[in-house]
Amino acid sequence: MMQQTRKEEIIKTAAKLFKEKGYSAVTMRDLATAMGMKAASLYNHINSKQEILKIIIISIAEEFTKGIDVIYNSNNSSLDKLSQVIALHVKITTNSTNEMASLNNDWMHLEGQSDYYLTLRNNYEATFIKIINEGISSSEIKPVNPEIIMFTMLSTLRSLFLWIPKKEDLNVNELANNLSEILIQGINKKL
Amino acid sequence: MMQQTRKEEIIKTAAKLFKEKGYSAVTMRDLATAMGMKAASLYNHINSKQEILKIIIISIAEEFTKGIDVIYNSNNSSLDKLSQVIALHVKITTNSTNEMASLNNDWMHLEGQSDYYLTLRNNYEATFIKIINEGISSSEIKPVNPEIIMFTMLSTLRSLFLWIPKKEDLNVNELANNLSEILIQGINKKL
DNA sequence: TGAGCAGACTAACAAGTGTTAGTTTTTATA
DNA sequence: TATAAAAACTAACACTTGTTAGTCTGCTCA
Repeated sequence: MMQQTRKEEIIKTAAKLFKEKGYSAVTMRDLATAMGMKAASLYNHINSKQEILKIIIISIAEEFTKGIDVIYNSNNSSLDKLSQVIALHVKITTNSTNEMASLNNDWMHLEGQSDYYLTLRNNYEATFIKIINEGISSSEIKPVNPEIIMFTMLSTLRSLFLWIPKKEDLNVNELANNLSEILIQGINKKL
Repeated sequence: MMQQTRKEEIIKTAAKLFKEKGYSAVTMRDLATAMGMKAASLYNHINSKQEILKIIIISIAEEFTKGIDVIYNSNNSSLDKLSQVIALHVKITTNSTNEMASLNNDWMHLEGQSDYYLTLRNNYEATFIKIINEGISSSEIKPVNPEIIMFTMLSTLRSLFLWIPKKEDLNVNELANNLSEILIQGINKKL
């Protein structure tokens, strides 16, 4: 229905502004101006500034948790699972670049719900570590500290939102493949 | 002199608060409370909230620019230079964890000086890319898109501030070595 | 046509913002 | 111990914040 569409438009615009300046620095008047209306009018569609942030962050966080569970439960090798995790990040970030910025930078401003967010994130990281540990057990992955492996990969994947919008002619599959190559095989040519 | 010390204390405390909530969400009254004083008293030591942010960010950004220039101009192989860049990030982040958070998250709130910051950052990245390109030319580094290589490495290195404080018994050299191993050699055991 | 309603508006609020002015307290030294 | 500088304080400012109340406009459809 129409109301949903307008509300979604506000949320999309808010995500864009949040990406540029962060949740705290964006005022309801900024958001209203970007929408071509007055601040009070926003409240015909949304309940509060907090609600906007909550919708942006929680929906994406849940998408990640569901996605990694499917990957973890598949019958692929551990390295293939890691490649799929990389592809998952590339896909979600491509579709929701601005929202990813809020997820990364503004989750601590979720007033009542940062606990729920942190639960989702902890579950996600626990599954990620399980994939790595299984890969070490099966001798696919070098026996390096698995936390450092996860940190390296997640840092890159969580920063994609900064980088993807700069590449106008982005081939999503090619980017995912390049990242898999670099993160998994390294950059050393080893002549 | 005494004034300098007190000012530095305020800036250190501010960096800690900025890391937790971001520049915009930290009020001068928050900072004063953390310092055990009233907000107005802060102004005996600093000129403005902006000045605090500027001091935090610009000094570190200059440290990075100088550091990478020394590395670039040394007589090492390209892969060794990259390892030294990794070590540079680990060292600065270990010494200035909270300040690194501001550098990464709040540079866009530098009101008159974000241009200068961006110049420093662009210079830094240009030198980084030069190291990678020279490594590709000399067949040390795989001929992958150098921008993606830099993005992967810098994402990890710029996220160190999130990770280092969680490791209480951190061995700085060991961390730098592990990161070099993973980022340069990859994680594939290749049996 | 006219009733209803979604969605814009104006006006205003209470609380919170960075900062200044002026005053008092603390500290160090001669 | 008297003095002056450093550094804290109280009080207040002008402005911005998220949000509410009440009103007006224009579209939909019975």
